[in-house]
Amino acid sequence: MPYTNGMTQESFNSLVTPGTPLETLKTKCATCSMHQLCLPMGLDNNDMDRLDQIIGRRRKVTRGSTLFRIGDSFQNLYAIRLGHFKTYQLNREGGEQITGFQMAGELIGMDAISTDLHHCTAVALEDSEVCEIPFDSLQQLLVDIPALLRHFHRMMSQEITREQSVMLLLGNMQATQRFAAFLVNLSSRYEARGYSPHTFQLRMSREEIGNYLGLTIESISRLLSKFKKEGLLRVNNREVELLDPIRLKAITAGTHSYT
Amino acid sequence: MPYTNGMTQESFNSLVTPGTPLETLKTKCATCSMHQLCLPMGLDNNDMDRLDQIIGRRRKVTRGSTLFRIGDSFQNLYAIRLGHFKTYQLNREGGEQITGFQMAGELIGMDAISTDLHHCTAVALEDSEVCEIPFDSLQQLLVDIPALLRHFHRMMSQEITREQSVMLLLGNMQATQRFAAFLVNLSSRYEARGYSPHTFQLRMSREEIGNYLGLTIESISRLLSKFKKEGLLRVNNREVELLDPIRLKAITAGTHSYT
DNA sequence: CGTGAATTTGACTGACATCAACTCAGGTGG
DNA sequence: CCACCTGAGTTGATGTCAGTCAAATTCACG
Repeated sequence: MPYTNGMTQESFNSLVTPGTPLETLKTKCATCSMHQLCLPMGLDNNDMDRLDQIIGRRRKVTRGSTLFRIGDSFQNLYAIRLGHFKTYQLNREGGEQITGFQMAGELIGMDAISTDLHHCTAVALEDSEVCEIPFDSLQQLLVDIPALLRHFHRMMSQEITREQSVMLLLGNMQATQRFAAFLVNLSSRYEARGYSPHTFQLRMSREEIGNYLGLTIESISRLLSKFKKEGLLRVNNREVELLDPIRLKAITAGTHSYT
Repeated sequence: MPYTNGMTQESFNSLVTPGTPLETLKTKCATCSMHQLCLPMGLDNNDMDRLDQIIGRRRKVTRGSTLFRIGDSFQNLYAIRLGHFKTYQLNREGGEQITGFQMAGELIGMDAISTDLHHCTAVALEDSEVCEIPFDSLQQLLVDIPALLRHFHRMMSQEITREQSVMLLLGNMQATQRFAAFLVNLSSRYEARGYSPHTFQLRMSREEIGNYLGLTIESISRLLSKFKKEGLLRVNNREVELLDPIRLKAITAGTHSYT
C-alpha cells in the first residue's frame, strides 16, 4: 500500500488503541512534524525552533475525557498529535450538537479567540495526545514570522469554509447524501494523512454520526445497511471499507435524485 | 427612541433606498467609524490613519449585483458600510445555499483566505456600499499594530462561532424554533447597531429566508402567519414588528416542545 | 457465559415538502 | 385612469422522508 509515510493502518491503530504505551513516542513535538501548524510552510530551522519553544507541554487525553469545556477560559490552541476528538455545542436543553470531528494534524480551539471563552466542548473519541499552543506566545511569534501569520490565517479561514460546507450539508442535502458526504470526507482526510482512503475505523458511535449529520441513530444504521446492500461498502462494527468511492461521490452530488 | 447614534429607522432607510444620492456621505472611510474593523479597539490616531490609508476605494454595489463570486481570486476583504448582503455556496446541482446575511459594520470575504479563492458568492440585497480592504496591505499592518492583529483574529473567530450556531440551528432545531431564532438574531444585530430591535425591514425574500434556514418558502409563510395569529409579531410585506420578544426568545430555546 | 449497552430492523407517525390554486402589490401601456 | 400582467407571497390538500417507538440482535466486557 503506497501511503506517503509507509505507516500502515495497523501500526496507526496500535498507536492509538487504548492501552498502548504512548511513551514510545518522542516526548517533544519535534519541529511540529505531526500537525498542520508549521508543516506546509517552509519555515527555516531557526523559525522552527522558535515555534517549538513556544509549544507547551504535550498532554494525553484519555478516551471520553474532556480537553476543554464550553465556558472555560481560553489560553491555548491545541494541535492534535494523535487520536480523534469531537467538538460540540449545547442546545438550550442541554443536548449536544456535534460541530465537528477532528483528527491528528488538526487544530482546535479557534472559536474561543473571539471572546476568550471556549464556545464548544472537545472530547477525545479515543486515547489521544495534543500539543498545547499558548495563544499569547503564538501571537507574538506571528508578528515575527510573516509566513507563520499567513499560515495561521489560512487555517482559521479553512475552518470557516469547513463549517460552510457543513451548513450546505445540513441545509440542502437528503439523508443519503449527507451520509455519503460524511464518508467521502473522512476518506479524503485519511488519504491526505497517508492512510488508506478505503479502509478505516469510525472513531465515533452511530449516535455521534447521526447527531453531527442532523439524523437519528436509526437512520444512520439504515443507511449503512442500504449502502452495504448496494455494494457500496463493507461494515464490521466500526470498521468500514469503501468498495465504490466513485459511486459514493456521485451520491454526494445529486441533491434530490438519489433514492 | 434612545438608539445610540440617534439615527432613526427612517433616516437609515432613506440612505439605502435605491435612488438616494449616496454622494451626500463623506467619501472617505473616515477613521473607519462605520465598520467593526477598528471600531472597538482603541487605536491611537496614528494607527487609525495608517488603517485608513490602506483601505481602498469605496465601492457601491447595486441591489442584486455581485460583490464577488465563487472562484474569483481573493484580493480584498470587504467592510460593509451601508446596506445588506447575502453570501451563498452552490450545491452540486447549481442551487444556492445561503450561508449568511450580512449588514453594515460586518466584514465579508474571510473564507477566501485559505485558498486565495472565494468560496462563496456575495450579492447585495439592496443598494449598498463597501470599503475594499486589500488583504496584503492589511497583513502588513497587522504586524505593526498588535491590537489590530488581535482584533482581526477575534473577527475571524467570531465568524467561526456564528457558523457553529447556524449548524446548531440546522442540525438540532424544528422549523418554528429556527424561524424564531432567525428573527431574534436579526433583532439583536439591529439593536447592537443602534436601530430598533422591534421594528425592522426584512431585506431578504421569503425564499432566501427559507433557503438559509433549510425550509421552503411555504413553511416560512406559514410560520409568519402562525406567529401573527399568536400575537408574536405584526407583518406587512417585509416590514416586521416583534410584539413579544420574550416569548420569541423562549420559542428559540425549547428543542422539541413548542408546537 | 451473562449482563447491559450499542446497533439493527420493522411498523407506524408526523413534520415539513410538494403541488396547486389563489391573493395582492407594483409596474406598464393603452 | 384603469385594465392587464408579473412575480412575490399566502393558503390548502396531499405526499414522503426521516423520526419515533418498540422489539430483536449483536457486541463489549466482566
